[in-house]
Amino acid sequence: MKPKRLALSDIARQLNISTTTISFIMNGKAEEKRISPELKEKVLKKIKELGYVPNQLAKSLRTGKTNIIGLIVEDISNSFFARVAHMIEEEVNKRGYKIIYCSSENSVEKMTEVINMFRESQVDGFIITPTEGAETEVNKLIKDRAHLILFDRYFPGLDTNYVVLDNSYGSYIGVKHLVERGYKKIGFVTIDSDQSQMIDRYNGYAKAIKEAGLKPYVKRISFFDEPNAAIRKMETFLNKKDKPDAVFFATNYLGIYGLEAITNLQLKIPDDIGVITFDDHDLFRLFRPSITVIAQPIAEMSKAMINILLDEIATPANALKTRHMVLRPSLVVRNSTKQPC
Amino acid sequence: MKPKRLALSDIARQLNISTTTISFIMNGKAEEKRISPELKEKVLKKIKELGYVPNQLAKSLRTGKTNIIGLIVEDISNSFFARVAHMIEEEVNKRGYKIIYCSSENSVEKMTEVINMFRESQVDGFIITPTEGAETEVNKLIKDRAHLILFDRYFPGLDTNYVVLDNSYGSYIGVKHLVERGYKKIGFVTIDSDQSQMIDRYNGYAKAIKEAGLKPYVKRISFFDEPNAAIRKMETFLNKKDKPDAVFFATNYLGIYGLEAITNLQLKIPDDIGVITFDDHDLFRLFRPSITVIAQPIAEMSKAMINILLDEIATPANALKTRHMVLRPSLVVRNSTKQPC
DNA sequence: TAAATTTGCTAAATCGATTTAGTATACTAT
DNA sequence: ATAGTATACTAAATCGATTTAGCAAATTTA
Repeated sequence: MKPKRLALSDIARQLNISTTTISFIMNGKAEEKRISPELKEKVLKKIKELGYVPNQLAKSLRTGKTNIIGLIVEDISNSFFARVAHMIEEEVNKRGYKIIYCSSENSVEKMTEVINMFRESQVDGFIITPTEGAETEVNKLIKDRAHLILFDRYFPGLDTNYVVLDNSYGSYIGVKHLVERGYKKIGFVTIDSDQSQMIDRYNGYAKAIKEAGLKPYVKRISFFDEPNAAIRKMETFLNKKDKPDAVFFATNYLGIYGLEAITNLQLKIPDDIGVITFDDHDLFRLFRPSITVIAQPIAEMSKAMINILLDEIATPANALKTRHMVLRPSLVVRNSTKQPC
Repeated sequence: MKPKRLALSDIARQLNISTTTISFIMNGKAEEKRISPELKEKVLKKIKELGYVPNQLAKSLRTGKTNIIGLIVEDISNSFFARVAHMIEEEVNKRGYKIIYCSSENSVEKMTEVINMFRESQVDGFIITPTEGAETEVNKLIKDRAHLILFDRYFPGLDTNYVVLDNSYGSYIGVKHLVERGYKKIGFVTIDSDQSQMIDRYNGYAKAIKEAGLKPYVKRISFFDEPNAAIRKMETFLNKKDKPDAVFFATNYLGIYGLEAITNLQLKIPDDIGVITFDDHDLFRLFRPSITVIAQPIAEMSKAMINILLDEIATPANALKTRHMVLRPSLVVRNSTKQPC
């Protein structure tokens, strides 16, 4: 926008009135501030005629409110986060806020950088899927009384708002389902991470395995592995001497790589190998045989987050007690496990 | 952030110097402005000690630069747009910008709203996948000399920057491939839209069909149809009396619905029906048989967009001539068509 | 030794809105 | 006639940075 932008003062000058009056009118305070209906009409007409667009920066600087929520997800191109982002955006727009977002790529440095960028931008609140090691940064936000909510994972040691899944329950019912369908050597493919959600998913697996009196088969992949490397590792895991007869993938992208590995090895689902994965995805629904998944209630989670966060922004007193929400995933049974005996 | 935020003036007061000095130091102009190294050190130390975070709003208000790019995509949860968004974000971050985004959901009203929101936010530039009927809004942006680039589709009547795919070429090579593989009744499933990319995709199809002396079979679905309704319509199309023996889906989501329809009808790919779809996707790679696609060069497109846009922002004189880029997609042959005779 | 230049820093205007604390006029009540 | 109140508006401070123009002291030059 090159030509010097139209400001409130320009309109004021043209109409020979004060900016105060126009500001009152634009903010719907015409009645309250006893602006005559005629002047109001005149001003509104002029504004429309000139195509005046208020400067949100000046507004925000003065009022201290930006109506922007900073969203930090692990990776916007991951279908799970993309869908959550979409729901969040929808909810937030309805309530007059906008979203500024960044992907953390699971790197603390990137995360620190992004948080600082967001603080400088004076966002009204933060929605964060924290990376490992981000406690310090998140703690700084708490100390500065920023409004924030963690999502997907949280820090047990920090008193923050959060909305997460009952991850342990999720893998528990998944593995239990595999047990019921007669699998005996149930593998667990996860990423090498101490993030709360991954620990919980492992715990659910371990619990179900223990209850069934089975032996655990666990394979950890690095989040930073290239897809091909990850697929190779899974092929090895699924093809070694004492190999599993079923496998539970702890995330959607592990599931996707896993299907590729299984296809490469020409293993038949569900007879050679039973499969369940965390998170739903078009692929899992349409793959043949279709893949049984642990589905997260994305809409519900997103709404809950926004409710908690926006309520806290609107009523800062409510920030005194943090709110926690743990939602249950559901088992969507498809055809990737043997039929019940 | 409840407790009154630390401002430059607070630091100035504490050190008993002027804000000017601190501003110079923070902006790396210490040498240029001949600030003594000792004072510089003292200031930097204080800033670190107090954890001062500059207020970007005030900065932007004064300088007229926000370093924010407004991104409007059709739907962030669509894998194509999510991947583009991810690439754009990466490119833009490297160069000191951030992204504020919204999905248009293919609605002009939403789009108008979002554009206005972005203008109020004083974004430095716009990246837009325009909806049908958004010419007026885009034109307003041009008149106000906003920096913008259209993407995925464009308005032939408007002189704007754009980066798009050679869509016509894409469907042409796709359909030609089906012809070469011996299909005679090649269907085209598209959305009911006059957006440039959809028209071009249709044109490529029509050209290839004509060259091959075949009869066209076209089915248009509404963008606003619910998934199930869309799938029903496709089932009808693929199952009517004079039904196609191959089908080209004009977008990734049509392809996804299409696979569902084909599966429901228990048609065998590639013998009962040959399949090609626009856009790559995990599903198309892993579906069995794997699906041949027309793949867009996402990384290249994203980089091109950012280059053009940021260059124009940096050197507004370059805005005098708009830049257009048309990239060629590639045919990724998989197993969803009959083997060559 | 005086003039010119350099050094090291600052006062104050500015960006564009909101908001507080008025003011001037007209009307009403006593 | 006078005080009180309602009406219809506005002046100026403010948010927190950047930036222009300039000042006083120290140093160099002629």
